[in-house]
Amino acid sequence: MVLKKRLDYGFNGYRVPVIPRAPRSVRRRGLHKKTVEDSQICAFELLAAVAGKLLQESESSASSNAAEGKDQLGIHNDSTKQELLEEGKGMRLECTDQGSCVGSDFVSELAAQERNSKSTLKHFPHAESSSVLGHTSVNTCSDFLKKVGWNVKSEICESKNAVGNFPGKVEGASPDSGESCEGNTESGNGRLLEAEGKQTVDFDVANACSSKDPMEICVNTNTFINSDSSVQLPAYRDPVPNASLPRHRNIVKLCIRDDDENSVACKQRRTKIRAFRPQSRIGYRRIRKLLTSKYWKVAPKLTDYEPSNTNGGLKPVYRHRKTLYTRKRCQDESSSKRRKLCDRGSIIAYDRETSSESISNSPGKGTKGEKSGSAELLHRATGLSSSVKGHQASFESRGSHVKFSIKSFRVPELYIEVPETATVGSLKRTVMEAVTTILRGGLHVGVLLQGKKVRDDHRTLLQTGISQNGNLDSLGFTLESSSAQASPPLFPNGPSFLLPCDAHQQLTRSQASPIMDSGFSNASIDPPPVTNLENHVESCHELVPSPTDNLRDGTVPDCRALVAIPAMNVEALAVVPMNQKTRLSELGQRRTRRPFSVSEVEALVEAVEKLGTGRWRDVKLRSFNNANHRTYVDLKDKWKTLVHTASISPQQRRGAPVPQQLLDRVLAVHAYWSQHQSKQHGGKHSVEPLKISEAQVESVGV
DNA sequence: GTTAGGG
DNA sequence: CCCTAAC
Repeated sequence: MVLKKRLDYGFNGYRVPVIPRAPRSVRRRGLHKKTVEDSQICAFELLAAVAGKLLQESESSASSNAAEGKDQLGIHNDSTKQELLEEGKGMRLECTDQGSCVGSDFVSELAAQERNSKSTLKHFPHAESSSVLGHTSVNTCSDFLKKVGWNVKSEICESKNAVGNFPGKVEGASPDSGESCEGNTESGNGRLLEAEGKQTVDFDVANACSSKDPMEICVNTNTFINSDSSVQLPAYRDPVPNASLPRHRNIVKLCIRDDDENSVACKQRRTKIRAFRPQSRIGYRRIRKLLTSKYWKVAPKLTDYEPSNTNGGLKPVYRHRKTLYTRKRCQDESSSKRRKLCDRGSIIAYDRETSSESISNSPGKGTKGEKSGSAELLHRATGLSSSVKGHQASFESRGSHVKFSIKSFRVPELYIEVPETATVGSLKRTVMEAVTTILRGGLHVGVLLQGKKVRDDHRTLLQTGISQNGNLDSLGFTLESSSAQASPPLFPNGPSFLLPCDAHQQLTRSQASPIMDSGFSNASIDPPPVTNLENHVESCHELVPSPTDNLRDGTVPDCRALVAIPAMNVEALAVVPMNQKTRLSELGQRRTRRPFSVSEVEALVEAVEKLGTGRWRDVKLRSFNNANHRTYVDLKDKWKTLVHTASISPQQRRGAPVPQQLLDRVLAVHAYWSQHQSKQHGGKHSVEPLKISEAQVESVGV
């Protein structure tokens, strides 16, 4: 049983991750990369830890020996506690050092689940924010929830176990509280048992973690188990790992998912994940290696996480001001390289609080300013009682704060295939691997405003306009998995494992016939009329029944073979509906392909003849002003391809043939402007329009 | 927001 | 087409 993540990636995806193009990216990426990796690891570890717990739980229940499992996981209550106690300092530092914040975010997402919260509340109705760090988790949770006004209703898939009391499987997590936010693992077991019948087993772990600070999203390792988030992974047969498990007809499919929809940030932050590393580390490693790609990088830079407070307050290190991320995967086209995941989580900003100062006064404008600003935000958001940290108080009074409540983050469901003859141990490993695989990529949180991605992490909310009430509605968050790729070795056919969003296809592990082709060719993906483009894209997510749903319903396709799981249902994740545009843009849907017609090419050539290259905007305005789907970048790209096309032999050309005559013009124009450096001429018309004759072309040389 | 290029 | 670095 091999787990694999679906990649967005197309065939091209296999390029070597590491090497970016030299010049441009060197600086940034280099930095990034490292950071990312760390983050990834963190996230991964967290996941692994969770998975491990789950597994253990299930196992332990089976064996009726819970304790053992814990030990294996390496999670000790004591240690955990200690960490918690030390959180004040430790947390931040850790985050900073490791850059694990990302992971945390992820966790938090998981953690926050409505269902869980509910249960949490139940137990800790009166939690106080001021509570000692040690038990914070619980208290905080409830408190936070209350404040936020989330729905705390918790649903647990398996109602039986879960809701009533949480056994607190994750004892390590919240030792003091005695009850942890976490959901019970037991349910998982039950499910497992049931699984046979259904073939799907759901492990629900409910974790409720809360954090006062909305902004902060650190993950509490302890809480990990949470589950609202369901992790979905396509299960692939594991070529390597379990030799002992041959393919069997009878395979038990396990689905690990979290149903909870709401997640609360965890106040307590993180425990060290490392300690918890799953047993499956080896396998995990292998996978990880395979999966690693440059795309894995975690979005946030360490710098982002820079501690706002040096003093080591409780403040979270969380710097992504804008967001929370979860990730999802979705595929667009077979050819697409993109790794963005379709999954998104959305956060809603529910309230805005203004302090004495007006928003406009918010502290940060420059980089530094910004930081401070963010710090404030965090601070407030954190809500950790300011009382606790005196130094922070100063911040509090000043700025406006925007509260964000994250309604739901869901972890994709995880599906794994296990032969009935598989041992519990193998099951555990499998689950662990799956989880690990998923998590290890780390998560990226993207912020969308008005459907547009807000990429500048250094801008303040104020600057970005997110703080404006009017904009809250249009604010969205996306989660992207940094691990998008599959390992070539496992899947020689690489692309084959990708599946279209709406296709539920089964793959058999060995053959990996290129499903992509069929899948991508899927009509639904094809370009709709221009006007409907967006809708069309949307269809991918909305119209198509989400795999998840199907799975739940039992309508799921047979998962025995290699199972490819479609993208998660985005809708479910989004708390606040974003308008279609927003969603589309944010989802990162690839635009439908619209080959240039001959007439368009002609228009382009003509425009370039007149304007020269390097003035794509003008070209656009001049000849494609009415073609909304053709951006100047598109025109530039098209020109690029035209030049290339014209340079190769007709036999090598692909796609709709372009009249040779036009290609000749392209070549001539290109040669001409290459020499004349259109840009240098300045004004649009300063340069003589190209009038090249063949002779000229020759002289210019191509 | 544009350009220019790599992917 | 996408994504980004640089402007």
